[in-house]
Amino acid sequence: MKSLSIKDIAVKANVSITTVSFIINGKAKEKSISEAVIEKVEKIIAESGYKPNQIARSLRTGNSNIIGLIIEDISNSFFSRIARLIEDKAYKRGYKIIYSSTENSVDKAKELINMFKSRKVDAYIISPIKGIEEDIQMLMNDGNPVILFDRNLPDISTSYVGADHFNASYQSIKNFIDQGKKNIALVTIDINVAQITERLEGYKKALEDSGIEYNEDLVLKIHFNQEENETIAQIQKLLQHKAVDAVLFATNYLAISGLKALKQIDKKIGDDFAVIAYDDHEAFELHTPRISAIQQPLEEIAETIIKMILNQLSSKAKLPAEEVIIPARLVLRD
Amino acid sequence: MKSLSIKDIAVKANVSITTVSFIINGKAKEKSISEAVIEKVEKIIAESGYKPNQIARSLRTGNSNIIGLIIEDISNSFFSRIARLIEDKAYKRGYKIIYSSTENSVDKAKELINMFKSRKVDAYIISPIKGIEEDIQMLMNDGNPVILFDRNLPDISTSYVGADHFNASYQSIKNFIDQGKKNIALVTIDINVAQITERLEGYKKALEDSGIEYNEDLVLKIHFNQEENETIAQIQKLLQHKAVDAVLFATNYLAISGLKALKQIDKKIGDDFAVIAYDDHEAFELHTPRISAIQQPLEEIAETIIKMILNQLSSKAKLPAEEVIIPARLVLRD
DNA sequence: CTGAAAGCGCTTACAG
DNA sequence: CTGAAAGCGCTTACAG
Repeated sequence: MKSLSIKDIAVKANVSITTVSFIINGKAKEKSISEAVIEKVEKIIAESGYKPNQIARSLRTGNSNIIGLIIEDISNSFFSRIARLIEDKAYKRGYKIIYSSTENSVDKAKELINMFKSRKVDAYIISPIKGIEEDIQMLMNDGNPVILFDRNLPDISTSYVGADHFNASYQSIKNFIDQGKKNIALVTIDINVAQITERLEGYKKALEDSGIEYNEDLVLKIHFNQEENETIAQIQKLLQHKAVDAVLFATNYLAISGLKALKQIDKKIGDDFAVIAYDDHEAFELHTPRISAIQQPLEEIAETIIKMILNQLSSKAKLPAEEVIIPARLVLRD
Repeated sequence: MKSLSIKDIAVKANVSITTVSFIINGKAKEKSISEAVIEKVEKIIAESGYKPNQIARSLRTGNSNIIGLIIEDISNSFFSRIARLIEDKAYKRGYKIIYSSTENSVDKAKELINMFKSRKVDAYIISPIKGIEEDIQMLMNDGNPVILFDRNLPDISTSYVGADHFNASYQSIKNFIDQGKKNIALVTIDINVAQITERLEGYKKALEDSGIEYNEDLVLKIHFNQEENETIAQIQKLLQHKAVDAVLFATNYLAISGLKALKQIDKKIGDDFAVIAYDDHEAFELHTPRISAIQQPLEEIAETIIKMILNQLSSKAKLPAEEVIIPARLVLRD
């Protein structure tokens, strides 16, 4: 079944499509269409249930009112929660979101960028990976608003919104030290991206500032894509071997593996052994004992991203890149 | 900066845009374009990085290669995991996903359907709510493929994919009974949708088949939108008052509230008190003791949805509605 | 106060 | 073997 076009409405109302278009786009007053005509046309539109074809509109105007969201994995709760907030805020401003997951693949990420490009999305929100700098630069050269989040790419100058990973990590370690911990371990992953390396830097700096020597044996770098069982085994080895009295897990899934590891070797969290997880998780509140965690301010991150996008969208001139670093919050439990 | 159009390529190659179009769309052979021309054009396309404008293509052909996904809330892990799987499978077949969350609002759901309609999405995947039957019926009348999942709408005849909630619930209660439980409670929500009421029906039937009388006092219907604290308090009241020796939680977030409730009143899960949660959650594996759960086969659900969509998309004729009910799995822990 | 016409970037039936 | 032209459904500069 064919849907109605602006022409059908024009014929029914006995006016030109120009007039209908003006009315649909709220330019009736400005174009001084008579009240009578406006009413007649609006009535017909309402009765017929006519909806303008956005595809045609996009082709003509050059914008789609769609924002492309490129993330690592929508099923990761950090991203799905951000996606939800972004969707919500964008929706209120008349924008829709089209998303895709990169699965940490450079090829897929490049493909997605091309795909979004050919779909003429109005703006890009990207949680990037190394290796797509050139593609992003091209996007910006073409005048597209681009906001990176979660992870930054140091080699290009892009607008960026993210949490202050360095400080959050620093504060967590400081907290351990203030509790009198001496052998503080870090369990992290072996990928070389800023949001992860900053957590290591914060760890190192906090130790240094307290006069504790950095001990490489206390830092476990888990291989990014390995089986969870392997991860659990490595964590157990770390915790059994040493007089470790505190651990910072650099991601929430590492913390979850870590908690499983502890359970298996029956090592208890308590006065003589403390744990903090980077990025909160529902399981932490429920765990016995409850697990302390660093919370990224998702709401604020999403709001900042959307604000920057809208700013760039509404200014004809190209805005300079802007970096917003938002403090993360250490939530101590039990 | 303007991006290249098919015309630019045609001019550069010194051929007509018709020829370029045929080559782009793999119809060169069929239209018997000479090898020399094909090579020349392909070279120019590759060098220039030209990507066809999908908007123009959509306007012309009437399809967008976009599938609209309408769900309750992308940040709910059940939906985000399904979304991930659907995205993946759709992507491999050349389709993109555009999603939006309804937040259980009828108005928003209707708005989303209209929005997707005006964007000319090729197909709809919807986790519906009551009150949008008419809108969905119209979609189908217009010849759009529509697949409902998770929840069905009994009043219209639509293709549907979902887990066998009745049986999963039935098996869980049977399992309690086989363990010798006598006072089995059900904590559910008060919304009147099939996927929830079926869980209650399964509960009732299992009791009946075992000759246990149904006791209304053991069924707690939580108000859908209330504060979690209120929920926790109600669960505590249920569990303190009665000789309850087993509980089935009808959703995973109810189970999480329930576990918090138990923790506060220090009621232990063990030989004399058993718990099962509907829909698994990472926290359950980690909990002490580990919590048994019903797992919906997400992979299978996603795969079935995509298969049905592609079937409908590739058949010119309207296919009859098809319902696929997939067994859920009870995972017993500890 | 209103309309005829060009054009956005494609695809495709038709013609040669 | 290849191209001119119509048309998808809009918006908007221009004209009256």
